[in-house]
Amino acid sequence: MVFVSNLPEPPWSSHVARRPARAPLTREGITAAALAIVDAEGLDALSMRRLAEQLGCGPSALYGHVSGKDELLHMLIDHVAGEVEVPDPDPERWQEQLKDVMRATRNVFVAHRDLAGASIANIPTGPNVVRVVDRLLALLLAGGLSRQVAAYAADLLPQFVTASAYEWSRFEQRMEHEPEYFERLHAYYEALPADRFPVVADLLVELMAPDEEDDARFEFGLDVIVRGLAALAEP
Amino acid sequence: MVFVSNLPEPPWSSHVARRPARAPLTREGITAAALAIVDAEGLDALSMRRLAEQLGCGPSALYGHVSGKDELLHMLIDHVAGEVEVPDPDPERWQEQLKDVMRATRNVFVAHRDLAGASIANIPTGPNVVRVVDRLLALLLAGGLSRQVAAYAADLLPQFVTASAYEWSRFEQRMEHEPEYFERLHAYYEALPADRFPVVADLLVELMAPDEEDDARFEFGLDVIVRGLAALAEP
DNA sequence: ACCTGAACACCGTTCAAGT
DNA sequence: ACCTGAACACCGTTCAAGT
Repeated sequence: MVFVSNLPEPPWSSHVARRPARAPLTREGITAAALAIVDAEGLDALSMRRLAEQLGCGPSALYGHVSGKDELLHMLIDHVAGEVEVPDPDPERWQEQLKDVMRATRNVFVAHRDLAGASIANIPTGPNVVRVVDRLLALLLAGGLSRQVAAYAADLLPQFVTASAYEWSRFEQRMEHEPEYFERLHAYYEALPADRFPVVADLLVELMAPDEEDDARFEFGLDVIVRGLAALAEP
Repeated sequence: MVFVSNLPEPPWSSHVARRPARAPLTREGITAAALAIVDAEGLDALSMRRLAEQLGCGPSALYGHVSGKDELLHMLIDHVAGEVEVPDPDPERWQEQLKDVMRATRNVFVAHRDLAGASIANIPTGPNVVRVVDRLLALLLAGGLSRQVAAYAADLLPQFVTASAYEWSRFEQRMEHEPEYFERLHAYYEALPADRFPVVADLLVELMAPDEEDDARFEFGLDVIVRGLAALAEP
């Protein structure tokens, strides 16, 4: 099959009727290519023009399948939301289940670099995202939370994962292309005048505690929020 | 004084030595002009070129005073952090004090449109921001939190305010230039198939509960986080 | 129906040159 | 020392025209 392209043009082939050998654009193909760019280079590298280049078409061709960059980002978020699994609620251990869902969501986000940035301050509307919210609400109700508390928590929890995943990935990205960033930051805080910022100076070690692979700050926030929700669940 | 500019050129004045009548650029002036743009039109409207236009200079002139757009945004964040007041800690009522600081920070952010977006995923370094962190840490220690818990909380709390303020301002901005946005969102959620998303369908009213001026979702998250922290404060 | 080409109105940043 | 002019390498989006 590969050799065919090296043959001379058959005399009956019309030059006029030739179309590009590339497969026609689809929303799925566009989503996959966009995600590949984000995975390889991060959210900032994703532009309509770069995406078109990757797909071998002109930038304007994309607008036949996607209304604009906003919609493209929504499609990416919904696509990766499909990777998040939410278990059937078990009222006995809803807190651990809740934490596991949050961890799973965080891991899906950080697996796609700083994609979480596209999810900040965007109200979820895609089917996969709504599916996750639905299962999350079921879990919260199983935990004994009131209807309104569960509804508010379904905003707070995704806000927390999204912000945490975004911060983590941004820090990772910074360290990638400037490995001495953490050291510079540490040196800056160490050089702060202790008379003007006494508590910062006193807690320097604790403030600079490095996040390990499991993200201690994320686990802390998760613990605080779940404890707070549990306090509201008690009758 | 004003009439002087209407006089003919004095014969001894050199055309060569004339400089533009505009005041020379300063970091303070640049910060003020940038903030004015954000206040008037939002963070997306702030560009180095637009800012230069506002100041009556070429874009490249800015780079003599500011290393780039990143630093400019840091300067804006630190500038508004100066508007946040943090009281001296009173161990008896540290939880209410903490909430008040968070509310004050939120209000400062939303007073400057979606400026909070510039604070997301950026580690604080400016003097005013560090000052707020210092006072915040003092408050948390006064509440009986351990050193490491206080340090983690000093990350979690600003993350929460920033994300909340950003979401609020973005929603407000969307409603501003598309007043039917909330209705469209409501209609979308109402049209979701109840068999696929049973809990979302069941909690539709609670999920769509509108945020009033005081931002009920923010108050909820604040309550959850402070309860969680208080649970960790107990010995 | 789907795509191309070209254009419009923007970006952040650099750098030689001017005063 | 401070700023201008011009350029470089990009953006998102539109729209007439082509096949």
